[in-house]
Amino acid sequence: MPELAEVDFFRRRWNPGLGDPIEAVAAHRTKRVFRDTRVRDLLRWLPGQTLRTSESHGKQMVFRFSGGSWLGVHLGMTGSLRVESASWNPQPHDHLVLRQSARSLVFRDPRLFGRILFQRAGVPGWWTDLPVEILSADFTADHLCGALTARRNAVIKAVLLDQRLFPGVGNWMADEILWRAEVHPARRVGSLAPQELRSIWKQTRFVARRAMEVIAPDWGDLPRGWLFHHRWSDGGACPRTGAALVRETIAGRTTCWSPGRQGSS
DNA sequence: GGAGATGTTTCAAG
DNA sequence: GCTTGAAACATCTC
Repeated sequence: MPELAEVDFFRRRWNPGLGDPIEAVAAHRTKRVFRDTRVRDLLRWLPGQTLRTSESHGKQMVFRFSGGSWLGVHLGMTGSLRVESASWNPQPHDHLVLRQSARSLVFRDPRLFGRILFQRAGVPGWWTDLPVEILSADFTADHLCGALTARRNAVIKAVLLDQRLFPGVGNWMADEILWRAEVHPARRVGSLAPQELRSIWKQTRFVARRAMEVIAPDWGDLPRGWLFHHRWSDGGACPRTGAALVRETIAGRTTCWSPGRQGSS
């Protein structure tokens, strides 16, 4: 489910817990979300530490604690974060619950594609080794074009889903960007004109910025004119041209585009 | 019951 | 070496 702005929305949901100590931790320790984690360390070291800060970077989140610990959360396809009462009885998919005196911070993930990371002290490699964020000043058109030269034979839709190049972009954002840039999703990167590359860069920034403004604070509704509202089911019409939208698998993912507007591959 | 799903990783094949 | 495609992960919804 979650892409850039949805991830940040879920990060903020644990905000009520900032400044309060963790009193206990409950984990479904055999679940796949802990495949890269020593659950024993997490259970041993987190209690007693105060939740200090949280940040998101693309689809990755990190929560930092007073004792120097780092908790990483990736939501995968179906992960979510929420707050429940202090006495919350974890449901079958609530794989990690951080208990505070006034509430429980809950991580849920039915499909288990998500991932929990934990490091007791010191900046973890998974948090330092991160690509340039889309909304940072360093994500310039030149930066993007430079990164794309190594991928000139790849299909643009696949490249937009590459988290090293477009951190936070997922399936709906990729389709939204290409629809706005008027580029067919199956185009090879090397076939794109400089102005098309620039348009993809510009629309990437636009979609990311607007999504962060609308979705991250309270899961608000994007404007009706966005492809987002029309791409999910068969029979949708392009909000700009009125033509029937096409849905097809490209780069292994369901892809929606507006024929005519987005040319051909 | 079957298909498909807003993700990532891995492996085989071209 | 690069790219693609499929499979795997596990569950829910349409």
